[in-house]
Amino acid sequence: MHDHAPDTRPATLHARIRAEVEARILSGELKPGDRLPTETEMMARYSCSRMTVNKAMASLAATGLIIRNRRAGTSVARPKMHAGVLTIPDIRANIEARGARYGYQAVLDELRPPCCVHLGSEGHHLGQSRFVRSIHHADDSPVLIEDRHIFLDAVPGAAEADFRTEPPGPWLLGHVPWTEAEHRIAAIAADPLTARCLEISIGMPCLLVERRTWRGEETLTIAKQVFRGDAFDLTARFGPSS
Amino acid sequence: MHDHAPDTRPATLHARIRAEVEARILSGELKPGDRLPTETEMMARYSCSRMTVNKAMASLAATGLIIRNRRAGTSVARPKMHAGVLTIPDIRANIEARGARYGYQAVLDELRPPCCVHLGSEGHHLGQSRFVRSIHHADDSPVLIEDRHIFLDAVPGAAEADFRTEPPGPWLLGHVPWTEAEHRIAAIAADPLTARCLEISIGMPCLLVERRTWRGEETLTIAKQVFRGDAFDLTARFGPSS
DNA sequence: CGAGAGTTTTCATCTATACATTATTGGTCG
DNA sequence: CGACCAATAATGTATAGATGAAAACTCTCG
Repeated sequence: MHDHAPDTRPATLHARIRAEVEARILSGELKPGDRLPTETEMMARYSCSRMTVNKAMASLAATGLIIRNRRAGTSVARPKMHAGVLTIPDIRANIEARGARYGYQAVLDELRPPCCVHLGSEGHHLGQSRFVRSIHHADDSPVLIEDRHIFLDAVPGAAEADFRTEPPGPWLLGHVPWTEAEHRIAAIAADPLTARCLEISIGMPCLLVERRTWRGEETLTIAKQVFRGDAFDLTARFGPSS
Repeated sequence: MHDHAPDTRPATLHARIRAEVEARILSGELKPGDRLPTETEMMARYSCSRMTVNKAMASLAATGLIIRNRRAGTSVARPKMHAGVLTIPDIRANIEARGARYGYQAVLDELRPPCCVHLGSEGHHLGQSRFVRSIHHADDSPVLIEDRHIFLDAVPGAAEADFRTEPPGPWLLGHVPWTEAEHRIAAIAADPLTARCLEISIGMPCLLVERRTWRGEETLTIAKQVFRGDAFDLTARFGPSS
């Protein structure tokens, strides 16, 4: 795979323009706040139509690299926040990627009556839910304990799903589209119950991931996952988001 | 905030089309795998040109909501992975958002000779770096200890920066554009040094964030941040990325 | 000299069209 | 009956032109 001519790879014109401008920004040649040429100028520069330039610039603007204003021209955005694409892979894939055998066991599966949670100032009503507590193993040693609520109003199909062999996470991913999710990641000490399930001593550090998923206004599921701190970590890779 | 007329807000046509299709997918009306109308059909449906439809659909495809294939048509993507935009806010902002007073103190600032790290199979050379160890406080109680290497080859301006009052993180954000970053998040037990710095007991759970940032092939900085587990957590919000 | 109105520049969007690309489909021929 | 090939239908890319909107500039008038 020896790339003989590694220059300007993207086949399409707007992708090439985009890549070139992006490179000039990321290399530091164009600093934050700098104004870059008008569409008409670039149109001459690349000898193409304005629509093509526009497509490239719109794409850069969509990723937040540049700021476009009518009349005021286009300028390089100042790097604001550390933001990017985080991918949280499946636990199963993660375990198997490390060469271990994945095991899953549901230890509790019951219906929970409707309840209210208090989020900040306003109470939020949540309907009847199916509650599944499961333990995930890597090579017979427990790695993760997961408490999951699935709200049956929002996900009616979940009432019939069989979670004895298939974890609810993947099932939900495959069956239910979601629009928003929120994660809270924290380090906690293992409480007695957790310690017993994960076969560690009380007080050992664990990684807590609380995940809440919505579709529109409706809460689909809430999951609390507690990982053995010494057996798991999350990695997030950031890039200029394609 | 009673939205009186909540219909199709986006002003521009392609944004309206996009929003409409997106809504139909997210509401569950269109399920994963379903095929949606061809561009020509939608062009008649919205009585606009195909380019406009194309723009809307291309945008949806870019966010991964739909899959487009030539000849085979467009279909709703099956929700693959939990991926989205993660925002890691500034520590300072985070602390001040909770009403606490932010404090910063550099406890070590020295030059480190070039070194090699071993990443997987290949060794990677890293040039001379400036090493800054700092402690961040919330209301006079230490919350975070940060070990940061800044590689002077890649960031020459860092040699003269004054990190006694300004933390290196924000300084870097404001001065250096980056192209890629990788984070590793884990729960660890406080070692003796960490425990002493954070004024907690040895073994208490802490949240570890290792962050490595590149520009192109060049490593800009490596940061190891250890947060008091009981005083800090990360939150990530996911959405259909605009 | 200053404020406001008008003009110009520049980006934003939409339309219509043309051609390229590619996977499916179906037909033909061995 | 199966393998290959051509027609076809869908998306992908690019062009040119028209229209609109908003901000900055300029000019005039008080």
